Amino acid sequence: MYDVAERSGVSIATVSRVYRNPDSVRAQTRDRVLEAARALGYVPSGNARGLASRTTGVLGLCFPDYSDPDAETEAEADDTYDDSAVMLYSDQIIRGMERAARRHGYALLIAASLKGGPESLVAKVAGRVDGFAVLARTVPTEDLEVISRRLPVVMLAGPREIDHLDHIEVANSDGERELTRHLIRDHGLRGLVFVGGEKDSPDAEARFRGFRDACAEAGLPVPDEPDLRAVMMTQAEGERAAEALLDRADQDGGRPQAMLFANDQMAIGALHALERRGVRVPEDIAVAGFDGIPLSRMVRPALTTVRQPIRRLGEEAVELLVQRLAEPTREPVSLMLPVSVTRRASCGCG
Amino acid sequence: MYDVAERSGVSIATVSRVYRNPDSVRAQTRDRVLEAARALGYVPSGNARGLASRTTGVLGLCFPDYSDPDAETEAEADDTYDDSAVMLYSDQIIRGMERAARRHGYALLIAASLKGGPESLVAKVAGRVDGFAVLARTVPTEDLEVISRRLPVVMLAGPREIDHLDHIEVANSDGERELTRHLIRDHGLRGLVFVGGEKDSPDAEARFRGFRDACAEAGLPVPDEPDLRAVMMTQAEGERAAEALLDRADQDGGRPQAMLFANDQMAIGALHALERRGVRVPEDIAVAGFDGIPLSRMVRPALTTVRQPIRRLGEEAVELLVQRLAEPTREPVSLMLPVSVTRRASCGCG
DNA sequence: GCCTAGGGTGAATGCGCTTTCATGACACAC
DNA sequence: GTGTGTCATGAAAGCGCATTCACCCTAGGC
Repeated sequence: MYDVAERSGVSIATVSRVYRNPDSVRAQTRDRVLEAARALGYVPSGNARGLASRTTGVLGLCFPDYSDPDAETEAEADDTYDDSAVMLYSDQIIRGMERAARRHGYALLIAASLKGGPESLVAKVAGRVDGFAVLARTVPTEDLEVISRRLPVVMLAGPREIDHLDHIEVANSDGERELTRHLIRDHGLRGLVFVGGEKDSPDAEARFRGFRDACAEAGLPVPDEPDLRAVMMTQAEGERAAEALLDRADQDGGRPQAMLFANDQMAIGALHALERRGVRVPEDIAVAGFDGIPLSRMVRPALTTVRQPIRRLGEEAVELLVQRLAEPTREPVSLMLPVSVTRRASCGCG
Repeated sequence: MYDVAERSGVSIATVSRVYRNPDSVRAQTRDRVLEAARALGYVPSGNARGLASRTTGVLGLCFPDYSDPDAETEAEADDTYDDSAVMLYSDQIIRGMERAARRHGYALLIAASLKGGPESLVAKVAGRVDGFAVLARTVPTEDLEVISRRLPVVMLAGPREIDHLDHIEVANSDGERELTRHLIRDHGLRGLVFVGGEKDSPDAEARFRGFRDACAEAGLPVPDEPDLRAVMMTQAEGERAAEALLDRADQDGGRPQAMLFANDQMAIGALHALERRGVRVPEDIAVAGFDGIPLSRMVRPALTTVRQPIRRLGEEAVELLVQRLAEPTREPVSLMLPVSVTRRASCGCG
């Protein structure tokens, strides 16, 4: 910048103005500066700019690191590669945030939490953005506590761990209840089983609660626990779960009339397993998922599911950040995004 | 930081060392500093750090802004929403880069080029990262010329516009040639038609060249132009293209034996159109795409395609950046990533 | 003729950190 | 006792920019 100033015979203040506020500089001067900048290959330092102006024009996103980055190459080579739900999930959030951020003139800095570093990730992101979003269970609550004192943080999908933070969640419980109601009421199904996730997955648990509520409403037996729990909730686990439930049914004598899964990945796996076993969907058994991932529409039969506005989650996160940036003192906001039951062939609709 | 230093009775230099090089500080001092930092809610400024150390720990990605961010909400609500190829494409690159960047301890800054701003995007990204990747046709060549004098830039997918830059492309032409050969040689198909993209899409053009080469090899008529050109190469365009080709065939009398599309999205659209028209795939006609997107495996019949290592593109980009950061003076590298023909049901295999 | 207003520009300060370089405090060997 | 390292720390000089304030110049009003 000093070089540019010298070459064009102005002061650095003027060079700065050319970039920050072009109209305040005479056109002739401006052109001279711009030309010098080009000749010198001048690239304004975002760091210096950020330091001086105390704002970066960047928003951040921290998401969990479920997948092992080193397993990458292997998976890539495999045609039956199973895109995990988490992966699709963060992709969509990234896209949502990126879009919304762009609309507001922000760039997006993304980083998956590396479990290794002490606070490496958060520190790196937090120090470099005007505000950021955190996926549930990504950053230790105590760190968030500290950071949120300095800049806006919004928590995504999951319980609100810190009261004074903005927070967005999805109506998991409502959605699953609605879906279950549909199966019971509109299709007259009775023997319902639910495949959930681990206990510490807030989403999966909320969905199970919705399932239970609907069962209770309908006067059906109310389970204390999901019939099965999956760990990563992958397609492969869904296949195994479906087979396990079928095996169990063969022993018990009574095959369930509907299998509900805590996410679409598992439900799609189940579809495969059922096809192999010669069990027809939806004639012999209904299947439903949760999430509304693109694949759910492509499989045959198309999967009945609950569409979750994941991308909107990302977009709303940005909106909240932008709003808080504009008005730092306003009350913390907690949004719950609505979901919608998508009825397709796998439950007997469409 | 000054506050932390004061509160813990040390100098700012020591506070800095606690974060940069913890071992060089006595454990007792370190603990005092860390405690003070926690009490004060201290978050190191990435900007200041970057300014002083002349390195950010962030890599960047600029990708094109094909989709209109404001059309978002509408599209989201539509169950038949057509994920465009471009969208999936950039998602995968982002993921690839993110993974690789993480492995090397970098975060990732992403920004789609906003056509509006003068150089807003690039300037924003370029000034904030240690190096970055650019998708073809995203940033004006002249800007790249300037920026690349200051920091490492790698060009992705597309012709190498600037000689001294690192560059990665995908063997589009080889892949399509291989695929076409397969159809001609292994399935004995003859009447082949090709649906391409616009002339200024380097990928689509390269694929068409591969198609032509294979036709020439086999002694078949060699077309000068694709039989049809799509603009955005979406699924909807694929449907229309298939119908147009069918209509044309009805007039000519001779239906083609195989339809090749410049990407999977169009091929999948074609599958739908053919099904509607009662044309059986692959019995009546073979269909093939290009890209190897996840959907290509899910559709029925499963789509024969050329798998493109998009994610690897992102990963390799990061590798190249990291290498150049380590050794700035080394010769520019130009990689061509291999692709592989994936034979599935839509050509008569599997 | 002088005075004023305002647009265009420069000098100087500080943003919060990293990084020499210098200093002090010891421990050890001579 | 003096010399020679070593380790822990402090002082101070930037890093590249935004921004305030003061200044100059010109045009306009009287």
